[in-house]
Amino acid sequence: MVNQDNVTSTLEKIHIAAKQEFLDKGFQLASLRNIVKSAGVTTGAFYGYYKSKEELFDALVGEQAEHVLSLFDTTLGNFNKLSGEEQTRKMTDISEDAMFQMVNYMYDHHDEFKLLILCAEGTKYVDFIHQLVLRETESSFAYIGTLKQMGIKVKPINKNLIHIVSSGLFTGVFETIVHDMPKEEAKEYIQQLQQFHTAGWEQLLGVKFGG
Amino acid sequence: MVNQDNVTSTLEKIHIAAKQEFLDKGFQLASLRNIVKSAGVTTGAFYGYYKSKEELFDALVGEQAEHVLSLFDTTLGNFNKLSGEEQTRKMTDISEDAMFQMVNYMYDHHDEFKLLILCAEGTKYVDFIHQLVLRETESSFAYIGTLKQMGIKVKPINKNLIHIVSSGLFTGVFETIVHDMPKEEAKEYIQQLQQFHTAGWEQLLGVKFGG
Amino acid sequence: MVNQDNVTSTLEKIHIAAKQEFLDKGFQLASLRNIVKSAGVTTGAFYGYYKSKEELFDALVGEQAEHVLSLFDTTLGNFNKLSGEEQTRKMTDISEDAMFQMVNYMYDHHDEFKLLILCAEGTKYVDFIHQLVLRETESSFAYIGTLKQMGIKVKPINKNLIHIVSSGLFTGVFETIVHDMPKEEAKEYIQQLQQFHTAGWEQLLGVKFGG
Amino acid sequence: MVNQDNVTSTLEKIHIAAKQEFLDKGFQLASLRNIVKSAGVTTGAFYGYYKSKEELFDALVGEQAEHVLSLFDTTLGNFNKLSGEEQTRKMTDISEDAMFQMVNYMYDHHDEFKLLILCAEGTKYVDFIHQLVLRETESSFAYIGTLKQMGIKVKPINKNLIHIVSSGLFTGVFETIVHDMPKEEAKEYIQQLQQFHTAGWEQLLGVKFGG
DNA sequence: GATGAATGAGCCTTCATTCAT
DNA sequence: TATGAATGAAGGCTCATTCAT
Repeated sequence: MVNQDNVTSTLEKIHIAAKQEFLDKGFQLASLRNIVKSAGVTTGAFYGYYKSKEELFDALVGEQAEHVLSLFDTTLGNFNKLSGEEQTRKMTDISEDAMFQMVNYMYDHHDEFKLLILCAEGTKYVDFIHQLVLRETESSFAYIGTLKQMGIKVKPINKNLIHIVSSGLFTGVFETIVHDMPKEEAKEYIQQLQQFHTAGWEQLLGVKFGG
Repeated sequence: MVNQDNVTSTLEKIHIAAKQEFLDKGFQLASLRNIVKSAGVTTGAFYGYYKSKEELFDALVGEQAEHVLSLFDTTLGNFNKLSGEEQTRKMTDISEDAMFQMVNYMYDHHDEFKLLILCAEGTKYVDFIHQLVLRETESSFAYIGTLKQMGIKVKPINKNLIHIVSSGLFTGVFETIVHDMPKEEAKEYIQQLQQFHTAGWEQLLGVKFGG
Repeated sequence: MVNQDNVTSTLEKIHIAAKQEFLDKGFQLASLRNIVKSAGVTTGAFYGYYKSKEELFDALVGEQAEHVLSLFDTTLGNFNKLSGEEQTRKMTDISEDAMFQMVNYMYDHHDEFKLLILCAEGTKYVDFIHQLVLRETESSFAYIGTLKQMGIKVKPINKNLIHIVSSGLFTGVFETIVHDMPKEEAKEYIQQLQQFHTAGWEQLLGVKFGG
Repeated sequence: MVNQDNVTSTLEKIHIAAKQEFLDKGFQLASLRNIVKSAGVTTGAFYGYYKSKEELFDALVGEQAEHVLSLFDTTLGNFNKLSGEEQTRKMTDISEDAMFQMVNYMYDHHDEFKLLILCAEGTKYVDFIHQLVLRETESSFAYIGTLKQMGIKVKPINKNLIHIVSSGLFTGVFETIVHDMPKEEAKEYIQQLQQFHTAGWEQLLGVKFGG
């Protein structure tokens, strides 16, 4: 039978109700009983689909988290394959492009990212932002090493500082989701945030990018 | 009776045990029964001092949160009293000084700030960082207005962007606490982070500070 | 269609999986869902064959339980048809023969008897051993009456004692199954256990059998 | 305040209700909710006394199980300290005395032993009887070794057979509890059961005890 | 025969808080 | 101040069984 408009499957009903409950109370305080009640479904029905509350949360956000993480992995992987010269030349473009892709994807899965960023305490996704930060930190650190090898004079910089700055970047980016900023607005701001960061890095490293 | 070395008051014992439990499990998952048990105290005794688990958390971190918030309020209040010229001239110094004071205070109350930043889900302090960000945002926004009134050409900038950037700044600053960075290291990094931000702002606004 | 080697019928799959689950967890803790899952079959399919978990257990062990019980009924029935003299003369042989048959049968259905003896809590078979004991008790009691009627001087003996002794006998016999003793070893031990019991009875009754 | 007749403490009420529930349904099927409901008490109250259903069962029977096991340990320990001659001379008396003590104790804690023997599936006490059997088996085996060392000709006997016979003995003894046999009757039967076993052993070993 | 989603009562346990002493 | 037994709602989860397809 075709799934018509007036038909909502048990699983869909669970997903809708769960999303709401998790957004309202966060993972830990969300009540499975509430979820199934809102969904108009029984507990038994729920456990036919998922083994636990955690698995349900996972089903709601896992794919999206994975997507973004691997988007960064891919981008950074490709970046690392470039020569030092190419890296320096394309750096801004590449990083803006990756961020652009992420933001588009994020806004196509707005609720899921709100869950990831605000409601994941108690799940394995608590440190989602931190995982992005780690990737960014590693990559930036490596790039600075490359600059040095290329003979470019760079002020010494510590991994901890990169970490701190990267945390700031990503937290800032995700503010657009947290505060329900409209997509186009968000994209503009994030681009500006990146310019902001580029300027910051130039100042910190004492170099000029993209020139 | 004087509180001697080998004597620990009921309240102190509760505080010590509570701090540990909150740090370990976060506010929501912390168990009051565990706390009083670790403290070697009874639930009844506890409720002689506090009306609820939330009030206990409040007692542990409220003063510190308040202190930092009002530190910013005072700083910003004083800043707003200055003339536009003075603001521009002293801005960097004032903001670095405020941050310096905050970091010093934070490291004197390291555990409390860890509680505020990492363990406050479920309390009114969840948005502690956000409250700082709001203050910073308002102040920065006002300052830009002042610049314009002074006839200084400033690229148009939106409050939302300021918010995003400020979120990044404070999250970055508190990373030092989250990752147990030693105090002196932290101060150095935060100073660099501020330079980073100053450069970013100059780029965003198209002006040069402190020159 | 002929049931070929590479085909296992739904029912067989259920039986195999059920046997394992019951042996592992006992009847009460066994999970029907686990059974059908291990069997690669659905609950619906299961309920096409059996009305309940209990009925399934029954299907696994019922025939075997029945077989042993009727083996004893037949043996005892035949024994009771004999004259007192014949009873006394053949008693040892008959009882050893019955036990011999039972042990052979038991070892041909080893798992089933393990289920009956160790995993039947919660089913009507909990008292399987007890039912054997009751038969043995009744029969022994009748035989002693016969001896008296034959004018043989027998120390007075109470049905309760017979019950106690018989319980010991059967529990001992089934230890061979419980502890996975190899068949031939078991037969030897059970024979010795019977000699042990014969000696015990002679002492208790003050008579000498088979002499 | 003195605990008067019309006053029953929460703990007592729990114990009484629990005993009944465990006897009715066995440990696994016993429902804690039923227990506290029968006791007229709340679940919370229960968990103030015990950490789990298992701990409750333990509280009801643990001491009694321990008592009987250590009674046997003590008896066997003392027996092993005797010379071979003394062992042979006193064996019957000692073993009858230990059994006598056990039976007395058992009947002073009738319900508890019923729990231990019939209702302990799912607890660490499932193998209570088996533990007694192991002790008896070890001791008997050692004694037979002693006999050989003393130069007494003993038919070879295997530990497995001793185990089987001992299982029979203890199961028989506990039948008195299982079937609510009156105490004095039980003592008499058990004494006869022991004579029965003595005769059995003499036959099996080809020796004469106590002569 | 077989499917497998759904039922809904039931499980053991933990929680913050109260209150008579 | 302090005790600590008691509350009772709520938690996540499992169960044997049913039934429309």
